[in-house]
Amino acid sequence: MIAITLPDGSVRQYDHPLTVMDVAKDISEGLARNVLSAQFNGNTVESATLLETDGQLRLFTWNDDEGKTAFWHSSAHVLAQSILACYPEAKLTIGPAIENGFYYDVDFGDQSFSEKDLVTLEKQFLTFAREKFDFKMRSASKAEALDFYKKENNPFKVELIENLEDGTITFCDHANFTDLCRGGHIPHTGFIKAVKLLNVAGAYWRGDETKPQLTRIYGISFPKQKELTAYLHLLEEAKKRDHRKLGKELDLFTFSKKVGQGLPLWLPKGTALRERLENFLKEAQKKAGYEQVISPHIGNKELYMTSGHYEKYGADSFQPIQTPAEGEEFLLKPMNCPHHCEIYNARQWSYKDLPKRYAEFGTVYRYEQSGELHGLTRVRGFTQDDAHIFCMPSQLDEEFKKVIDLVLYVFGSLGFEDFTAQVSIRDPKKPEKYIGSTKNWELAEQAIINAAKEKGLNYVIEEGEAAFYGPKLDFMVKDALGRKWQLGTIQVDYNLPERFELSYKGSDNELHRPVMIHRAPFGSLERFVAILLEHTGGNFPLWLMPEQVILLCVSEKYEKYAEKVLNELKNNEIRALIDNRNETIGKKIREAQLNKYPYMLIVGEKEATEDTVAVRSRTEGDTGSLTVETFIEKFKAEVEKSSSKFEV
RNA sequence: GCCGAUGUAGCUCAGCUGGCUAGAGCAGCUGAUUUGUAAUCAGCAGGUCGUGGGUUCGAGUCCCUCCAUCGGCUCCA
Repeated sequence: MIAITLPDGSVRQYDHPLTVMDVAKDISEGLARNVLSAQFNGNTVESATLLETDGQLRLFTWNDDEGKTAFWHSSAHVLAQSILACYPEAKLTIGPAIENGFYYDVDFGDQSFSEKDLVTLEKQFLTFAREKFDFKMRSASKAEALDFYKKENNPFKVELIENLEDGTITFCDHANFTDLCRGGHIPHTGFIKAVKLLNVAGAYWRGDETKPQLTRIYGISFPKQKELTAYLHLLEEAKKRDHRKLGKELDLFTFSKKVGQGLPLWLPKGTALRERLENFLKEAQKKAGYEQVISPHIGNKELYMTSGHYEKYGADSFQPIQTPAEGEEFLLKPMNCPHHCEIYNARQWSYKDLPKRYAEFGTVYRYEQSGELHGLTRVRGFTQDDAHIFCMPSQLDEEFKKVIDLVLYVFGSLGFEDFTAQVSIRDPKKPEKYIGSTKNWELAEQAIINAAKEKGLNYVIEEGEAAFYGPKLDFMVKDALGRKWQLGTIQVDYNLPERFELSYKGSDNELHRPVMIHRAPFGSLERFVAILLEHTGGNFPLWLMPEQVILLCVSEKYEKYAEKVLNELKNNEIRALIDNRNETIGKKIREAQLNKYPYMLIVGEKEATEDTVAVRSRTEGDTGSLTVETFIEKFKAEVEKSSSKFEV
């Protein structure tokens, strides 16, 4: 007798060994049709695996991440099969399932492979998939495996196998295709009803720049055509929301070849938006006890030698600039912290003065490889909403909570509701990797975890992810399309206070070392605006809109009245403008709509005589007429609602 | 930096296998129209076809250089 325990705790008894699929069928035919992969006693198994002992069985369908992984992993096999069918000379390397789909890295040798060739591959893929080939695992000895790939003249697979232990090596066969594989497949290829090979890219063997570059083919597959269509639609939506496209359409920012790549130029509307964000944060920070400081855009090389940044990043940075006469060397500021340390050092401090919280919208310059630049999210010059808190170790707990409050307030005011946090702590096995005393680390890690817990954050703890100088807390937000972005970060630092010999006089009349917290709720203004653009599709919260209201004159005759209304709006701190061009009202509405003005106020004969405005909201269309006064009241109430107030 | 792709008017794009003064829509300018909830009409102007070189009787179109942009570059059998 064997007993199979299911995740709900129920146990099924069988008097003979049977396959995973048999158990699924025994549970229900429907489940058997949908089961993609399984785990038995925590190990990944195939649907054809024979169960011979008691154990825990988990069955996965498309609704489970494990099911999707098996689906895409299996798809990678079919892709590899298709590649070999079309390009017999190609050498396969690895092809894993990824978060959205799968890829396969291939060495095409002297042959070139471009996006145009994907169509052929895709057709071949579907032909194979429809054959419903079973995936069959088998073991092989190391010698056999090496022999197989040496005959195939595939040095990549040989390298992989050489790193594997004899006895653990398995292959997966389907049709006449064989691949080195550790397992985890769907029952047969027929489950794959739809596939899209998305793009081709270069990727280094094992991600190492010094190793040969391979061709990576990305794809995604689904059990239903409809799901593929929906996914492609999502990609289209993402394209429409691309911040680079919106930034251009909404006149927010631009780039110039002459200024240099990766150096954004902020246009007036973008600048207004950015300033609004800065002021918003400045105000909240002021309430939270921060003090604004300003530091220059360059700093003496000595400064970065002291901070250690020169040693670590010097070679990969913009190279020093020199003074003409003295030959002194200055670096473009790559981060603000060293400057802030020197600001702290400008005088002596008592424990009674701490914490000191220095904030600066500090523009920094970092050399990024040309191929890594991307719109506003990866640039060479950007402004951090930086601040450094210098405090006593005993104050960490309190300070951390305060920073979290601030970050949550920022997210809330900007419409990011879905986010998680990651606490990065030491790798307990490698204490030598970190600087600072064990006692302080424990204190800091505990402070972060406590704060996260107390603030009700949805967080995960990652061991070994901490920086060498301190533990940290990162926030990940999910945008309107379900994409994840890393935003705000809070880091504890024991290193810089040491290097800059920061101190304060304690109640014991001794000098002590303060702890430093780096934090940036936005990360950088550039990146944040990019994410906000993609999240909102350019429809920013009302309070943030560079222009909130546009007055549309039915004809030029009503310009005077429009100006009167404009004045009243401005007196009430509503950002508005007039469109009094000699165009039809239909056209003006269309353009205002495309430019995403939240409110259009149409003024003509009727409004001018009655002292009203015809209100058209971008989202709701024509909402009827209101007196100017009522509109202003309603508008203000809405702005109020869209920006929660920060409570200390 | 590397692999691949792209680069035509301010914007979005057409221009097949090289062949007359390089096209369109939108935007711009001028004029007519004075307009009621997503594009009024007409005319005009606008491009050394990313850059530099080459092949050719002839290049936006083919080849090379450089520049910029886009998709990627440790989610490891």
